[in-house]
Amino acid sequence: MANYDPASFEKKWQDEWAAKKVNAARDQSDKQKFYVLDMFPYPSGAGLHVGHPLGYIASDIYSRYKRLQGFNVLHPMGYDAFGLPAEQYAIQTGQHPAVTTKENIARYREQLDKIGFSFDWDREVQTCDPNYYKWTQWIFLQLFDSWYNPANKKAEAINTLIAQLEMEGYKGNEDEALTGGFEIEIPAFTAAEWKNFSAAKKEEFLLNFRLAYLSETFVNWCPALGTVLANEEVKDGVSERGGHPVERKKMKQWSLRITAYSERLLEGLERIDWSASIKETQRNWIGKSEGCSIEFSIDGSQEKIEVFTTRPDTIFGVTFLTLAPEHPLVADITPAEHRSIVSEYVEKAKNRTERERMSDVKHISGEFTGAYAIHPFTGKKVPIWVGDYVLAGYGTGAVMAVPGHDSRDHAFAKHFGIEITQVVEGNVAVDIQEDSYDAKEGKAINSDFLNGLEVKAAVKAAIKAIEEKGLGKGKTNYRLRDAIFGRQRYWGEPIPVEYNNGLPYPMREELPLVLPEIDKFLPTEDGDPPLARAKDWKYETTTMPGWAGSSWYFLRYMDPKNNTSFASKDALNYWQNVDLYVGGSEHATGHLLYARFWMKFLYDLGLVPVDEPFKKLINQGMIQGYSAVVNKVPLLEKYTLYISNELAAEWKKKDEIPAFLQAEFEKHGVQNVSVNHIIEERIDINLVKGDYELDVESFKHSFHFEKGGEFIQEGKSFQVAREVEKMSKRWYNVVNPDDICNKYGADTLRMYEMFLGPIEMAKPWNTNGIEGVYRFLGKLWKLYIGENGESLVVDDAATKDELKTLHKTIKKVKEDIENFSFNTSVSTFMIAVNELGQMKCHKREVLEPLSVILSPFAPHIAEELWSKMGNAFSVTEQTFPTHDESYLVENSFAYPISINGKTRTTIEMALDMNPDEAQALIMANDIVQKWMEGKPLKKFIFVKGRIVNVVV
RNA sequence: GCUCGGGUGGCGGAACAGGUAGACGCGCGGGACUUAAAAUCCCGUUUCCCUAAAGGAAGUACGGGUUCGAUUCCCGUCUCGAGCACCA
Repeated sequence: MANYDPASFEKKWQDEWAAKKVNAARDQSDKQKFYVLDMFPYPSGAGLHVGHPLGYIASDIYSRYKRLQGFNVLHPMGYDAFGLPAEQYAIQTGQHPAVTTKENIARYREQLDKIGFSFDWDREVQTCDPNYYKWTQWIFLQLFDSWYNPANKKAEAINTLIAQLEMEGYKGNEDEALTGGFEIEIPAFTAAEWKNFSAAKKEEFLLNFRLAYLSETFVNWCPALGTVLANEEVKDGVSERGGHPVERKKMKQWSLRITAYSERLLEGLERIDWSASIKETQRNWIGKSEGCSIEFSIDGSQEKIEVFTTRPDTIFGVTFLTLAPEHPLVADITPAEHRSIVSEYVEKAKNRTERERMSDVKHISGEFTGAYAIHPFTGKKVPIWVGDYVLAGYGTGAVMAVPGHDSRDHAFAKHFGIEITQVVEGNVAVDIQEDSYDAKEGKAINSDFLNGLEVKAAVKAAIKAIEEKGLGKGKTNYRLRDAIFGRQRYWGEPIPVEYNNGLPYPMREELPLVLPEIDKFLPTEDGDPPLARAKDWKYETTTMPGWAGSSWYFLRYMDPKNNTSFASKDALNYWQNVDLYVGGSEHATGHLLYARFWMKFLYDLGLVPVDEPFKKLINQGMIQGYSAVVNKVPLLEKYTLYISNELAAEWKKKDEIPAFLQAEFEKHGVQNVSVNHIIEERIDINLVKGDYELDVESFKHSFHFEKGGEFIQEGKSFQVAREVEKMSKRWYNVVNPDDICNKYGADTLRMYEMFLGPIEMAKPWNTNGIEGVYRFLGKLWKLYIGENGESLVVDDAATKDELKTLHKTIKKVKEDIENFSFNTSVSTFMIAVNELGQMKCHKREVLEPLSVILSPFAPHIAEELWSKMGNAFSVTEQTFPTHDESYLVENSFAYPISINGKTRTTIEMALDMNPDEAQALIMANDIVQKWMEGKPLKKFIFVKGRIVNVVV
């Protein structure tokens, strides 16, 4: 066992750490706390691939570093265990999702253990565990029992709303003290009337305010998956998972009133250290726009049309109004002679699926209603149109069209020949008839009292005038919609609610409401969700969505076994929130938004001490697969021809069969083939040698190979193409971390994943450099251990150079960890080992601290060497050394000397030399003299410790 | 279309704060050890010119600018990626 052999000790130390609980966080501690969290995984049947641990390794390094710095570190792991895949599998096989989930978790655990993570497994949580989801249900009931009080800008018990209603009644939509400006279609009533309402009627009213509420809403219904989907689970009109079509359907649904928190979710972003891009994504998703509402009266009608606009300054540019086809007033205002054509259009537009409407943006359609509105300032008649470019669900479903300054209105006006007027003038002259001028810069023109005002001032002046005339008022709109909180599925948290006359009430029994056993994991014959199959089930039959359990799990880790509350006050006050959260950016508008929402809600109720769950967020980039692709031409009733990539690529590029290939085709009697006959087949990446060479023999024995197939290649080897794409079983490009651990050991895997590049960058998995990391660990080993396994470490005093190497390494590694620049710290270790190897350094004074600073990255080898030096367990419990600047001070520096900005030579000079002395020395130099070519010195630039520039 | 990031050798990527561009690793070339191979070690490796060596020129997507000096700052163009997208 002389050479580095990770297999001989990695398991030993993993067991030792687990047995001695070196990773356990302390509940009580005088130490400062530090909470490092990974986004917990959904345990899929495929197991972990090398992409998953990327973030875990980074957070593990940070956790171990913080422990060495003397912090009490909480670094837990668990499983987001409810979810669709286990259930789909259950439907196909009859296997209970709890069983597959358990198996998958066991597999994940085994894989995670192999990599040597310092998780505190005593705190593991699984969202499908009744002891856990009891509290998910409990939080849901708190949401049900609360409303958002706009006056106090926070959630409160619903009783405070009831108290207000008993005192003052409800003033209808205008009652912003209660509604906060949200539209609720319930007429006003007095306090006395409220008191006389039946219990059911009161309950029905309160549902409009509860933060968890039941309502009839349009949902994204996915027939193929048999469930509704959240907005962020729908991309381009199809489901994100599986790509099934999604329809708009009206259903009774549980929702959470996240919209009440729009403003606070936006504001909170200012106080957290997340990447700019995630913050931007959340801001877009919340979609705040400030503007105002304006009422237009209709010529010859009592009805009024309310529009929302962010550009009230362009009010004088309004030349028509457009209503969404779904707008309730369309039918009322359309005069008889236009009715048939308008209603025909409306029907057609309504029946277009969401998908068509979204993907077919270029096609302009609309219809004139025949009705006119009155311009509130000019009194002119403006035509009212219907158009499907206006969305029913945003604002009021009606727009005041300003074709001069809104490109969509412009396109519509141009298409139908409606008048276009310019009311804002920018710096550049534009032909407003050709293109709209959308920029929010310039001065108002043709706009009566607004003339001459800059856009910003004009907006303010317009809102003021509109409010004074009683036409409308300043208003803020958000794009964010309430979150639908129910799935027509089995494998999720039951919603602890029972019904009385169709109205929901919290269940009376004690939580948890345990998921019942059912005979089949399918909807009933009546189309009810699977839970309706359960015996004597009197509760809600939908279950909670996947994100329920993940919206608060980070709190449970603080006190995972508590039976009397979701976490104790002491634990919550000590741990507060997550200091460092590491995970993928794909959760930007889902989990990361919902978790913030729940945290703010719990904060409002005084249940947690802070209102943001994750102080700092690092997004690890995806590790992509490096798929191997063979080109083949299947010949009907004949064999398949495999074509080496250099030929196929040329063929595809020129759309012309390369001469060599043509000759081969003739040999095989192949005629009439075109580029379109080439099929690109993904094959197992293990069948490729190096980057591009197909291992033909192995390939012939694999299931990919079609019998009788022949290979055509021009060069020595048969080439495949490579494609960078998602790592996935279906592309045969998955690399399993176990295989890497078995071959090179966990430490090599850990360091190699970090060495690949900056943590947040996406990159394809490529093992090309892994040998280098393995060799580095081998060289490190040799500093400590001799050929016969004996320790080489000696107690002699280290030399100045050795100490310099050590201390600059400590300094750089510390800086790099704190900047999450793990790739450069791996380089730094390599440089240190190279230098110490050159110096043949075996000094304890150097090697002991080196093993400590390496231990966050490569804990197994660090522990092994630590122990081989005769030290007591454990390296993980040491203190991260501080570097001593005095070892790093230089007293001279090889100054690069530039002449006119080009480096010509270097001259070694003392660092304390002053510019005048330096100048004298430099000007005397032969090379400098040569380059000056006798020209006079114009300027002499001397930057201490950096550079000298001689200008002639 | 809008917003935000990127573009550096054959490859992954370094370069703190405007100061020696290409650290570290891979790959490749050469050498040592070995009967041989593996492993290990040493030397070289941006491109071009010249070359025994020395030396020189160009060079961080492209074109301009600021500066004694620009991968870094500013303006314009191209391009790749991500997010948003009839959101009024």
